[in-house]
Amino acid sequence: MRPKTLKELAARLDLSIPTVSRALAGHEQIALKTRQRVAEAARELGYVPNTAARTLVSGRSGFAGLVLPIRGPNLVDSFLGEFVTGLGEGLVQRGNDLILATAAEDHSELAVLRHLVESGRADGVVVTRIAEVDERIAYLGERGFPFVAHGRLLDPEIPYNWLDTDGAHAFAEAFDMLYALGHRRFGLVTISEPMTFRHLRQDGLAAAIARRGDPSVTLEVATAPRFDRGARIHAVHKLLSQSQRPTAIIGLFDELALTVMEEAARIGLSIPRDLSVIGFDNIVASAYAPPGLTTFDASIRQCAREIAEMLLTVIIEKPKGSLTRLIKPALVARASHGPAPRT
Amino acid sequence: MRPKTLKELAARLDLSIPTVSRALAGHEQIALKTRQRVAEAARELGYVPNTAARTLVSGRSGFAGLVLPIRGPNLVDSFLGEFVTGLGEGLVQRGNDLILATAAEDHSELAVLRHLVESGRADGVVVTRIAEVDERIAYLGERGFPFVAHGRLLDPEIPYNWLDTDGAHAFAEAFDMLYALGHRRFGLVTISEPMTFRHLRQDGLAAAIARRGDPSVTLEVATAPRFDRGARIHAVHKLLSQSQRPTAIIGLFDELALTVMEEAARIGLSIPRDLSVIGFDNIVASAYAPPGLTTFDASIRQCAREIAEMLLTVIIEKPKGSLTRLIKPALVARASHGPAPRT
DNA sequence: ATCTTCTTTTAAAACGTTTGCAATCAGCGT
DNA sequence: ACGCTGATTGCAAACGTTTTAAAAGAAGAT
Repeated sequence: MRPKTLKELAARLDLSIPTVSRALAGHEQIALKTRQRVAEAARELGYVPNTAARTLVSGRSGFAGLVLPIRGPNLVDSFLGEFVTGLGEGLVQRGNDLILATAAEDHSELAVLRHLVESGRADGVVVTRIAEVDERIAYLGERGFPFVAHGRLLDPEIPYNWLDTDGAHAFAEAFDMLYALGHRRFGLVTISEPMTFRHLRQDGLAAAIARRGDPSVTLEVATAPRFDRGARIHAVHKLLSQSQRPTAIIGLFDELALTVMEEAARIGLSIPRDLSVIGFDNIVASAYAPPGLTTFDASIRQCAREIAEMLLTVIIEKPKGSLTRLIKPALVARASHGPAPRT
Repeated sequence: MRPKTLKELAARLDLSIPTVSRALAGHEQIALKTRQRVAEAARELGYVPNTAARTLVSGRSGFAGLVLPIRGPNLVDSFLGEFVTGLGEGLVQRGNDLILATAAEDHSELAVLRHLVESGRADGVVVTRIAEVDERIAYLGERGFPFVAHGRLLDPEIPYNWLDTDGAHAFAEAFDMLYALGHRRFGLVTISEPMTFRHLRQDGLAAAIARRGDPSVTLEVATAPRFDRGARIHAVHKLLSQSQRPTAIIGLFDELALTVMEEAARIGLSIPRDLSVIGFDNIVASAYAPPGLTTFDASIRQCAREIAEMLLTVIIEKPKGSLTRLIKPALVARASHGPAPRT
């Protein structure tokens, strides 16, 4: 019979409960050979400590929480899928598990987050898709609850733990590359939702243009709601169908760039001959969409792993300052960009 | 100061701990006005019971687990995304939460499942994508651990709790409809992975053909690995490029049907004029892919919700027999099917 | 007033673990 | 043989809740 409790295991070993407990925890004060004897017995008999009891006394549940930000019809997009996977991997590596909470119809994302925090089910949480005015960060900060954010607020003065990909840098790099290829008329397809990353990336692009100081460079911005496919196509179409259309279009993220490629194909433009397109994220579909989207690899899964590690650090070590980490995304040059067409 | 424990709350109310505990649980034996008084104080002061302590004494953690079946590059596909969302919704409705466990490189899915079960972190688990020989079901059954499966084993004699969509019925319906439209040469695109649903659906199709008893009906089956896009396209291409190609192709699920549509478009076939295509699942992309894929709605999210409810029933009521539920998927007639072309 | 009955509240044990502190034991010097 | 030291081990309390069983209190009957 497999021992369900420390008591049973101790009885079998003819030791007291505290001794066995300490032996399993590897305390030096327990004789080495006792430790070995206990460890072996535990392994052999398949003893597994009771999580609830351990949580009760230690105050740590061994769980990290993530609230699924549900918006639009495609509930978990490819970004979130990779993100969740990476988080899980990073956590499990250090003996922690992931609670996934979903917002139901009658509970806002903040309400779900509150539940997660206040029920004590999680030791810390991860928030993603940072909004311009983000009530989750405000709430968590105020409460002093351990968390790590994927993404930055616009105000760099507010202290909190975050990891972000340097979209500004990538968009500047995209511009410089396209400029070098002769492009002067640029387009940017962005979203209307108040997420901070749209500003960071767009500002990076604008800064690069300003740095260049070439007055012949133009930038036209098309905006559409993130999850309204119709509106997205419409916005892209408008951008493409004008007489003086851009010769290079940058999508705020891959899905938008892919829409540009689809729409361009539909109206008979050849990529990259007539139009260069660049995205951001390097989602799986980008490799397959003909002719292959040039984009920046945000290595979402790897970032999520690091976020998991950061969170565990925050939970365990409670560092004074803020942990921050800015990842440089790498250019993935595929076939959707090329020299500007002759006028 | 918000009371963190029952003791503090009881002290403030000048009541004993058990009274407050029972009052919050709504026991009849506590005077109604006491119950109200306690409830109000708890709400006002923001008291939240400690989950660990409750788990310790009740033996229930309030968690259900799901092991992410990771395969292929697109880690969480649209099916899983919807599934997870539905599960979360169904659970949270009754005060439970979802643990999402991911298999790391060095841990098989079964190992992760074991961890989940044996650590006592979950009261029950959900397994999906049932394999022909499914070690997870064997393990859980043998251990007597509460679980509900999404999908069936091939042997209907093995007792366990499941919910499934009636793929056999749907595929028969698809055949009957296409037959009525004049189609006689059929194709089926399927996968090589040993999942049970491929048999259930294919057998349903074969049974419908047999029932019809028309010797002029032919069925050609193309098989490719689930996650090898190249092989998939190759298999589809082979099916389409022969002289006597099928006039109607059924995809084992939408993604395969979409591949058929893409490939057909690529080699210049017009859908539905030259070729009818039908899928299964009704994933979001199916509505957008031109000209709109005719498919069966498996209402994954709704199913996942029901699975959550079934699991809670199994956990709480421990029913003797097996809970089973077979959902009839509804035909979603879009524009990818039509009359058979004239020979 | 006393006994009974019913309602309402409380005391105490239990869940399985960790941890501060005390107890035991062996070995050693004297 | 005695006390001392240092290495091991065990006792008891604690974590916050639920639950069994019993106590206290109130109301009604005699």
